[in-house]
Amino acid sequence: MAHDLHIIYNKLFSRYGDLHWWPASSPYEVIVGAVLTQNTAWGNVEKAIANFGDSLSPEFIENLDVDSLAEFIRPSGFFNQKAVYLKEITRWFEKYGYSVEKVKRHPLEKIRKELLAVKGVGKETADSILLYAFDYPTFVVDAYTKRLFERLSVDVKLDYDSIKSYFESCLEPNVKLYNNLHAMIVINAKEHCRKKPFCSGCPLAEGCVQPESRLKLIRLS
DNA sequence: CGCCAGGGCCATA
DNA sequence: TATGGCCATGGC
Repeated sequence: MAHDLHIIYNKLFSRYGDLHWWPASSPYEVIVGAVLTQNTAWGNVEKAIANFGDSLSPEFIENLDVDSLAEFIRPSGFFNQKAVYLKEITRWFEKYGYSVEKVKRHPLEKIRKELLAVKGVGKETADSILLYAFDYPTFVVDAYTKRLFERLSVDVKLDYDSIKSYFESCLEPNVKLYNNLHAMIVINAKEHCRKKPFCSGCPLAEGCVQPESRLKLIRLS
């Protein structure tokens, strides 16, 4: 295979270093952001979250009707669906008294199954919440990760579970490690591995099979 | 202007 | 199980 995950990590780390990242100021805000960013630019999520001012809390959202909630989150797009989703995930959190510590008393797989049973929470959203809100060592696979692996020609099937398993079989189950690697992938995908690739200065350019050169390879075969 | 963004649900076959 | 339509705003 063209790239080994440890090599990818080292190249990214040399460039980006320790990011310890998710743009939110509380675990509940992570949960909200994870839902609002579904197929949505982060800038729009920020606008939506800013609409709450200082009053973003599970209690506040519980006490809003869905239509009012939808107005708060309008800038994030898909606001009618997402309003329902936020009510649902908040209802789930309520079972634990909105307590991060109470959630963390339970094993990863139990909480993951519960999250996946919530309407509006798929694998990526569940894993984002697990890793970034509750510090469970579970790897988050997003569109950036898939695109990066496709371009790097990593020898893995590009479905969610295959990529996730690949990461978790190569790396120690360490929260900071998963957090930082995912963060570096996101940054790199925004700066270089965009939909329209900007490969100049990309730390992963060496050995990367770019779309342009891939087309040439297909033509030759 | 059109394209795109850190998905997920649901109906259909 | 796998594909396609649908949801919607704001930046570029």
